[in-house]
Amino acid sequence: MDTSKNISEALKRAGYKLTAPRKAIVQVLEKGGDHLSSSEVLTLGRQIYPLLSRATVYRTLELLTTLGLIRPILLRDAAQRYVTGEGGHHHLLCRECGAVFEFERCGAEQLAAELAERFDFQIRGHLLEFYGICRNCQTDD
Amino acid sequence: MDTSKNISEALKRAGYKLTAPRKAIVQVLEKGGDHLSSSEVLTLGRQIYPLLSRATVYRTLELLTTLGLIRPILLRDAAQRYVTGEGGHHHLLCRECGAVFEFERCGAEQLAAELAERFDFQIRGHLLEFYGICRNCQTDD
DNA sequence: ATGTAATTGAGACAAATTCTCATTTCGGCT
DNA sequence: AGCCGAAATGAGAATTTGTCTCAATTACAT
Ligand SMILES: [Zn+2]
Ligand SMILES: [Zn+2]
Ligand SMILES: [Zn+2]
Ligand SMILES: [Zn+2]
Repeated sequence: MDTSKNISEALKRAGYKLTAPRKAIVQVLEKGGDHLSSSEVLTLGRQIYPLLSRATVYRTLELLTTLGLIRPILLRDAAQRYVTGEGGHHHLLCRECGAVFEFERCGAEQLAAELAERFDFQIRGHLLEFYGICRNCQTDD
Repeated sequence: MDTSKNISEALKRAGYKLTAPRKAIVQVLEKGGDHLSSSEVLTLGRQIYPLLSRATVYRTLELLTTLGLIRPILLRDAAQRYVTGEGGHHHLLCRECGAVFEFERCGAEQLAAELAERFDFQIRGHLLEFYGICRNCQTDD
């Protein structure tokens, strides 16, 4: 598991420069929690490093994604959002109101192992999302 | 399971008009396969119904999503993409090259039932994506 | 055939993302 | 400590994606 503070180190380990803009972005991702959009990262990042440019945010988020240090997820709005960490991430997503519920265990380990062998694929993380109707939206049709 | 041709019927059954633009869009989704983006649906749809407007594509994709006849997924690029069907959808996604592999079985039924009860949530479908490095990208680092 | 509410197209608008390029910065190497 | 080259950045233009408005059209029940 690559948690929290390891993002910066993983960046350096992979041979990328540890610049001030990148540090700010990483710090935002670490403290800011999950489900941040690009523009939220930009806004929060500028509180740390005011010069921070939008292009740099996009470039860095893409880099971190390619390195597997963060992962894009799909919520209700148009913006791409990201979560940190390498393990699994799990949602219940209401298709009516967009509410998001999280759960922890999903038991995909065995399936992951099977698929890794079958496709010769190194699995680093996963996203499991269930779609449907939440408690509230079931009543007020 | 709501497969192929049933999309039109499900639309009618739900009380929506079966218009020419909608027919074109449904036809594109049925024949065009999965992972189509909004703009791809627009381009392909205009080959069937040239007047087709972008707004109508967005409106129809949203409608079909709300009805659970299609579902948005997240691939490598910025655009929202859609798949058809109600059940589960399963990917292996290479974080290097963006390659997508599909698999069929995932055994999430039991988990779905547990979550449905625990959260009082009506589950209609799910997306399971594994992220990692595909066979090709393991070699040419 | 008629009436009516649902649907549409067109384009303005807004938001999200990508691109370009001149300038700056990191980090290895004296 | 200072130099260098490659990597990274900022600024803003350009593009792409998604939303909204409204007058005109259309499906469908009657
Ligand atoms: Zn989450
Ligand atoms: Zn499944
Ligand atoms: Zn797929
Ligand atoms: Zn690959």
